[in-house]
Amino acid sequence: MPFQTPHQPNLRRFLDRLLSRSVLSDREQQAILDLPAYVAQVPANSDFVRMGEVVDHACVIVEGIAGRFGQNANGARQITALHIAGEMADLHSVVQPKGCSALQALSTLTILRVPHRALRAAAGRYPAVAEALWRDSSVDAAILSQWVVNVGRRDARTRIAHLLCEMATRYKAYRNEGDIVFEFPVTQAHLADVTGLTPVHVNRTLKGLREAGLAIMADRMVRILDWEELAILGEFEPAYLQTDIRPEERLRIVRIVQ
Amino acid sequence: MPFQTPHQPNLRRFLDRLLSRSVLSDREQQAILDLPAYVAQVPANSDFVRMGEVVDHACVIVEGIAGRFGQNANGARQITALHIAGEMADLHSVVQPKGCSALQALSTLTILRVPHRALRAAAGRYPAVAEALWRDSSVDAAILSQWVVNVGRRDARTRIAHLLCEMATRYKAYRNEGDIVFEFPVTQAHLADVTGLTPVHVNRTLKGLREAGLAIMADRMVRILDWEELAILGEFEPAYLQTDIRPEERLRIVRIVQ
DNA sequence: CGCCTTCTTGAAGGATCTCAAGAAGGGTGG
DNA sequence: CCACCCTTCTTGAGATCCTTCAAGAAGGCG
Repeated sequence: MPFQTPHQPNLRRFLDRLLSRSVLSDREQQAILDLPAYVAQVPANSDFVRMGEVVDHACVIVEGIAGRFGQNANGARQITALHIAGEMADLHSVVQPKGCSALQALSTLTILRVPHRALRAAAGRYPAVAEALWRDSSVDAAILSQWVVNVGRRDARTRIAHLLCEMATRYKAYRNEGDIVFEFPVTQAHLADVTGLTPVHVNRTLKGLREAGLAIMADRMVRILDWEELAILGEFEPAYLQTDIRPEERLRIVRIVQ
Repeated sequence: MPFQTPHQPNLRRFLDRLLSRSVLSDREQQAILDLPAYVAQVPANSDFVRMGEVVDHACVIVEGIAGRFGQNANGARQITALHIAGEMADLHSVVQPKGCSALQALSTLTILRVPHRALRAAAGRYPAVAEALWRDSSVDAAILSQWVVNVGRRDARTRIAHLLCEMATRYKAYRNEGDIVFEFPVTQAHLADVTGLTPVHVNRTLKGLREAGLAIMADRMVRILDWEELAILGEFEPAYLQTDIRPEERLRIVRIVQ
């Protein structure tokens, strides 16, 4: 049963994400932290937002990983976005509540459901909050744009290398015994749905990366053995992710009214 | 030489586009129409926004068609968005002025450069304007999302059929002697860059569609002979484009203050 | 222990690519 | 007005990356 509590610790992570790119006043920050939110658990492989459904809340991922699914007429699935802890998986639903794709838990998932009404009230009251949300959703769009290039113009090896570099960056993966390691609880079949390949070919490609000493994916973990080489192979240039924005580069359009 | 004039007629089209999905008061509408704008002509095949450039204005397409380009390491190009008359090609630059892709004229282009400062002032003063802009840019993202599915999970025929249906819908193509006709001034090589195929294969695929009596692309025009069949083949479901939103379904989050 | 999901590998087939060359069309300068 | 060039379109033939089909191995969970 969902329950309502003060969720600052979980919303804090979402707020930090916004603050990494946008400037918000104390009041505006508090408005985010004060959003009502209902915790929910979602078992792996089950939809928590259905296709075509009109939703009245947005979902912050607290733990686990979620995928946005499109589909072709044969039932072949394509994942059009991955969302990890701290991200709001359907931020655009705030301005466009009727979705045309489904959200599914790829691993066991903990989410925070935040009512649109509250988000909209915060965005309406504080234009800078609206701006920060828009900015955040434009990063999602930039990722999507990269994925089009990835799927459209890169071969299997490069595609997967690019994805691993992207996810390492998004997860802020740390160095461990010289390697870059992060938890990535998806199956090879999921990877296939992200990269537009077949699970069989993903398997062979991962084998290739492993044998080349570049990266290993096993036990729900990715271990990148040679970041330099993998990034070159994957043609990875992280600017689009807008991580590492220095404080003075963070943006704010709206005049500050404290 | 660019010059500054009252550009209401050109901005009117952009405003109409916003109004097809969002509700704006008279004042807010006027704020859009009053935006300063500099007309510019761009010759075909030349960039008007370069990759990595920090821009201080956004571009409304007045006439012609523009493409957003990504690239892989071999120099193979991938178009990640097409923008047609009435659209703002780099709306997201308002919140994210440093782009990671280039905008190029695919045909001779007339654009309106709208300074960010003015757009931001309008968005800051009228939250509903910010909301409408965000909503519009979320349609761009929805298109991008469809393109990932297109390129990732559909074969060449289906990809091109889908694209033709999408563009017909975006252009609001009309029936003419039983066919659906619209001007689409791009080359087969451009189509290849959109669909992640080679120009040679695009050529063969168009031939297939022509011989099947579904669609003809020639002389910078597309003629769809059998919309029903093409839409089925292309797995086209237009909801994501958010055209044909009935007036009572148009959205507004922010309270109206006239 | 047994089942189910996930991973792994082999072999054959096919969609798309690459390379190549010619045809068609539009613009420009002599 | 014609010749020429350049872009775009068209078609053929062989190569290749990825898919499909199939089956077994490995691992987690009741």
